[in-house]
Amino acid sequence: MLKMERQAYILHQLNLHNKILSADIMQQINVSDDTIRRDLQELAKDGKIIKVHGGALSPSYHNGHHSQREIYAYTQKRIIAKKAASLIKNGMFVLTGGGTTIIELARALPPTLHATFISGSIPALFEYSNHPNIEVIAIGDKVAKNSKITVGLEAISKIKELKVDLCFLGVNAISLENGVSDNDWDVVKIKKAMVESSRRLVCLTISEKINSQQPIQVCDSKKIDTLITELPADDLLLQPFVQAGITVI
Amino acid sequence: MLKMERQAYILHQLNLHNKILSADIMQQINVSDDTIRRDLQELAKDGKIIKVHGGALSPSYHNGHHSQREIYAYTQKRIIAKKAASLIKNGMFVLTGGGTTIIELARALPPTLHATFISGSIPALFEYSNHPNIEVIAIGDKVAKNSKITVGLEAISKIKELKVDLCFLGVNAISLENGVSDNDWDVVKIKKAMVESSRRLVCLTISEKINSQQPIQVCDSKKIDTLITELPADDLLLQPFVQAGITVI
DNA sequence: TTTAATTTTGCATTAGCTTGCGGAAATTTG
DNA sequence: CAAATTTCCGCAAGCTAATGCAAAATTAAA
Repeated sequence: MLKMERQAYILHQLNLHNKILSADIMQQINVSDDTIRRDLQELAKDGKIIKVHGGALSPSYHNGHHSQREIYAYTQKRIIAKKAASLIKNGMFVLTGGGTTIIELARALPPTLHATFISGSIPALFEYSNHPNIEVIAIGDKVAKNSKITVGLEAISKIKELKVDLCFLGVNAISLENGVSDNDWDVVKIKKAMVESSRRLVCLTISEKINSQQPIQVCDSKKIDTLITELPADDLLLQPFVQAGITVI
Repeated sequence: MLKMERQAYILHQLNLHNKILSADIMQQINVSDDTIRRDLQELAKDGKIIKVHGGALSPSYHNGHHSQREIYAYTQKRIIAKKAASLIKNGMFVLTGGGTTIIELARALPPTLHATFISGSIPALFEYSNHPNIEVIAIGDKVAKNSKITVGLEAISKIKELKVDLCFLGVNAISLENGVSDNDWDVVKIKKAMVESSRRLVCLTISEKINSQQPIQVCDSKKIDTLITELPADDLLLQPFVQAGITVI
């Protein structure tokens, strides 16, 4: 990875998260702490970042501009995103839905990852297309106003043509008995198609939504291969899922 | 392999991957590192690439990633966007391409506007989907890395199914003799389809690009219905277009 | 076609950049 | 205060860049 790329990545991450830890970056792009520190030093000299002990802050963060980091349960979703990102290997085909957790996943993808991402979520596509090395395929159709994902027969038929390695689904409600459920008819139809078109289904959710239910079912819990929450895998809340044979991370 | 061929290859690789390593290219086309370095130097002198230690980056890489407010000729593009927005009436179906000018158009849309926007540009779709009242339809396909629009047969065939009221095209080069032209094969194919699928073609460009030409033609100037630049319609530079029967705003 | 002029290429050498490491100093945290 | 991190400093290794020069290739002219 070139120096400039690395610095671009650092700035990008800083724009997204308003703060970064040297240790995080160091791990994500696999270079020594000194290198990162030198990068931060250079960027700080140009006033592009504010260097602090252990990492850096976005200048806009300090300058009053409180950018909208108003995502609900932001910290938890970042943890989930990091866990999810670790499942993706080079060369994989990955199908993803939308939602804030998926966006965090998109932002947490290591810049060295070479994979193909397929999605109908406009914000997710936007994030993916900012990544230097991933191939992006957009599922076209009418964009649903609230969820900002494409919905409709076109989209469904496109998804059905696929058979991808991994499918990441940010879920609104999940329980062992009722599986994954949601409250938007069009979105559920899309999600159903996604579940069918993937070899491995990974559900992402904050623990708060565990054991909840919504009116329309997306899929049975038998379909779930992996469940990711912000909790450690041995948390009591998750044991029923472990016992049901779901890989819990 | 000729020098020009080699440089074309380098540019092509850069368009595909947004970055290249001198060492890679050197191996791929079997010439010495010096030769590659000299090529990079020349290309960098013309501003076609950004040379860095160890290789080169695409100029779009630097412009597109961060520093979103550093759009080239930002003020002029805002003027263009406002003029363009005034053409759109409630209930219209509008097809748009990508590029910074189109993004500004998306941001300049009055919040009360009720219309349907169709696009394959990920950033444009992102902006459209943030608008409270417009319907958004996404053209799906593989997303081109540099331009961030969907390209491919899928996208083209979807566009060909349409017949919209208005088509906004941000153009890279335009002249009366050569019409609209561009330098990316895939993008040109998409733009051609867009031109064919619209009743009225509106070209947006900063005046700097008037009377310039790129290798691949999108359409003849006869196809252009309206031309929007940041200049007033009576500017001398624009008179040839007025005389050719094009509505100039 | 042959010859001369010009450009381009490859090599050797020297110079410069970037990175990671060890150890000492500084900072944070409990 | 003490332990754990983080930072700073200098240095060596490994690449990458620049320069001058001769060989090779291309172009222009005879």
